[in-house]
Amino acid sequence: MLKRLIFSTFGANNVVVKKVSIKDVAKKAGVSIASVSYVLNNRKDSRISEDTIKKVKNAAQELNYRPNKIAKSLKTQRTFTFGLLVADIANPYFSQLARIIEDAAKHIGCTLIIGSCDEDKEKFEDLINTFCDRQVDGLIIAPVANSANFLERIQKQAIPFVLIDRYIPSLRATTIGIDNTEVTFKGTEHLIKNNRKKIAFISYITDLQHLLDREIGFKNALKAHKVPIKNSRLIKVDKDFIDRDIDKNLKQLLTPNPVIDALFFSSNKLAVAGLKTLVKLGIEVPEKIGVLAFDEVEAYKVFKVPVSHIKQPLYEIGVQAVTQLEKMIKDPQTKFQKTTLEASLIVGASS
Amino acid sequence: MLKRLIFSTFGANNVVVKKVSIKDVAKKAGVSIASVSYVLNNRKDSRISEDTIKKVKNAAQELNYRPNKIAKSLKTQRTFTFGLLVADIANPYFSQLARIIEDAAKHIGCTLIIGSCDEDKEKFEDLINTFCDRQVDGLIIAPVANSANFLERIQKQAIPFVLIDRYIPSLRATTIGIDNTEVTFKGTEHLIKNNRKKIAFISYITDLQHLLDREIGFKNALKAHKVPIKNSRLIKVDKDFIDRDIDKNLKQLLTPNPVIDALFFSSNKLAVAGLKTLVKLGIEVPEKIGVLAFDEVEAYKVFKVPVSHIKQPLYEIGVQAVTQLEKMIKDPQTKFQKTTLEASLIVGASS
DNA sequence: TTTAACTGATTAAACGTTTAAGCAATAAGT
DNA sequence: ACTTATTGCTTAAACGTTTAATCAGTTAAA
Repeated sequence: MLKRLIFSTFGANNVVVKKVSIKDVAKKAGVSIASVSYVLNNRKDSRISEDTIKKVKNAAQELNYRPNKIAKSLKTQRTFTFGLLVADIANPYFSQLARIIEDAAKHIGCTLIIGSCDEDKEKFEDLINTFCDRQVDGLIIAPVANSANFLERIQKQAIPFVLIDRYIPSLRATTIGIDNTEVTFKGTEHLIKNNRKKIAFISYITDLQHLLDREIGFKNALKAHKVPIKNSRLIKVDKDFIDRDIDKNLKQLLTPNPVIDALFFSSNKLAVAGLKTLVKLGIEVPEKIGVLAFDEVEAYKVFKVPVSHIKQPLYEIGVQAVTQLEKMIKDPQTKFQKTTLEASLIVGASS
Repeated sequence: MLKRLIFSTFGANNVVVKKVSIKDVAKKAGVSIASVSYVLNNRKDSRISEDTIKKVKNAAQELNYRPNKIAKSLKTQRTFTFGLLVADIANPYFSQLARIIEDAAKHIGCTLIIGSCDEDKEKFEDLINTFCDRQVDGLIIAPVANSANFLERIQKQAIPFVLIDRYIPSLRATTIGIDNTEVTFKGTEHLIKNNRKKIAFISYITDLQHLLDREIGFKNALKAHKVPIKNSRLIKVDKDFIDRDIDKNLKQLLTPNPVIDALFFSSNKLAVAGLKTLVKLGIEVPEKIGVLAFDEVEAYKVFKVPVSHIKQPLYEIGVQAVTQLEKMIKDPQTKFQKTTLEASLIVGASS
């Protein structure tokens, strides 16, 4: 065992033991490194005596040997690492999802690398490249707008990935998500049935299809119920200035007297910004204005009345993502698959 | 839950293209692999002709060569990867911090692996072991209770780490955090000065020193202002049953008539649970009860009045963690250091 | 008794890099 | 003209694993 003395500032013991490798274990056990490898990976297909097994295990234990996964990965061409790419890990939607995916990945022996790209195409591509350079076994991606070409290149490099949250119409790829059009339709219908017909729909200026779908679902519901669609009630805000835009628009719609009777927020961040403004303006919910929001964040429960919202099946999305990715890795011939999960309308007291 | 499956005709990769390696580039450029390595790492210390440089760069470009970081890591013994270990990445406190750390790490060319341990010692040790097996260059850790011994072992293995959020009194280690005692003192004093003297302090049943410090700060402030300390106002909840315990205790303290005039929540999760209960019970804030909370989450802004809270300097914590870790990696002789950053009291309208 | 089969181990090549050392060829110094 | 430097490149050894191939014994079969 090689020991080297360093001037450690850590604690009392300044003798640092060089990392023990398979070679050290072999020497200690008095066998070849191959034998050590066979034993420690307990490969039933190889022939090793009970005696050797014992010697190796003892040596490994005594030396506190831990296999170097980097070396293992280089040889086996598997890193047991997934890359998770989201818009922003600080957004509760993604951090909750990340947690679920982390657990599901750990469950099958894999580790997660996480990256946030802020909906920026360049950061998006950079991060995916970084993940690939690190030889991740697969990727779980919430794709940004206009990433079809780039993702096609990744497909050609035979790196398996699954798309979550968003999808790309032009891309044949395994995708997991909800039916945004349908659930927004359902939500809108709920408002209409509660006799709210002057609904403002708050969304982003965006190219992301799943968000455009929500708008479509909203319009479809109005049409289906013969409620006229007014452009002045289709609010689109700049994602980089949510608070400012929401503030301005809500003030316009709600003061001095509301010209609408409901607000439908198409994302959690929009909703939180909107709720803040509603509190500030002192608008009575649900008396004056009904509120329906997307996703599920703790703020909805702290608002003066529990906020009605559309809840995505985060757990299923995360587990499906990992499961399907694993399948693609194990069998590269796996067919592409689009999985649509059911989102649910949670009716609080705000609508 | 599973709604509909659409199968595509073709699998992901019918033709598997082998990854291009440095060898391929060398062959294409008509030079040795050493030359390729020297060029691509543009090492000024080595001698290479302009001609070779051009040939190599062209070849690399044409083949779309990307160096295999796993192989590089094995050789250089550096992975440019940090492990971040938190209690729960889905907790906004940690996810915001993770985002900041991710960015700071990327800024110096490093990638993050994130793990959540749920305050569980076994998961904690497992995850750190996993990180070490993957040869991370360093760790950023929010340590769980009673992890001193384990962390000492890690120190002996010469894996640099910095502690965030929490600290371990018995451990000599680089630590970044706030002065919990002091800022809780300040917060309590703020309540007292606003003539609230019957304060309930909501905390966890815990061994975590930083949380115990908050309780100490609270008591110190009461003493300093000659307010009697009542045990019935020191509420300790089970972290696994926050909603249940908060509900029960607040009901007891607040109904039918409040026996207290303020609530001080010692964490964001406790506060959110508490706010929910306050809404449910219809308690008037700040008229009947003052509220002060720890940390900063969006829910505080959506409550009927903006919640006064103690804001930690997340950005500084994250940046310091990465900066100091980098220093420790570059120079293993770096002395350990305890950094205390300033938390601020944000006065809303709830207190 | 000879050969074949089996058993339990070892040797060595490979994974894709980096980098010290070596080797020609040319330039410079005396 | 002869040594010495310098330049530009290559060779080959490592990093810590896995694993195919091989080898020496032993046992079973002929």
